[in-house]
Amino acid sequence: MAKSMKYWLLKTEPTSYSIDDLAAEPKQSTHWDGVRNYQARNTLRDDMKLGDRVLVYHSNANPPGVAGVAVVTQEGYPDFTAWDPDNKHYDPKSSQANPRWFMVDIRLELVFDEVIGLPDLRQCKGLQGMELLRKGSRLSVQPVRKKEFDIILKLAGVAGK
DNA sequence: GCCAACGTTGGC
DNA sequence: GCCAACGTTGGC
Repeated sequence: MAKSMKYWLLKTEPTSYSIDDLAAEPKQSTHWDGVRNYQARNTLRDDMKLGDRVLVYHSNANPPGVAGVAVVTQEGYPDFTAWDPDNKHYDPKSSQANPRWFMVDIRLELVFDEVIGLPDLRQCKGLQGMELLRKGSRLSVQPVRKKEFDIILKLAGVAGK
């Protein structure tokens, strides 16, 4: 598995769900619901595999940046919050027979001592090709290169392992 | 299929 | 709160 392990970045607004909320979950695990973008949906449904590592990114935050690391514990399955009329992300066009939106489960692996802020990421030479840093990039589920993942761990002072 | 209008994201 | 960039919708 290690050979094919992939790396991802998931965005969340900490005012609605932060890495501390994830840390407070039973088993420090959650289902990553609410993604309503087709490209991100495809990644959740098709590409994220058991054991893949995930950077948890705080958007619309002060500062915005990478807050920690999680691991995929359940591969893509229908996002049932889309079926709940009371849910903020309800989508009447998604049905159990024909689910439109998907999610994965993740478990917290590591909370960084400090968020690695956007300016620090931008300054870092090895990260200049990152999807996150592309002008106008808004993807909330996106791939990360191993090289980029390793650099960010190093920035967080948790390199090695 | 085009594209204008509208809604959302997310940094600042 | 502003606004640039992007995605979606719907009329035609």
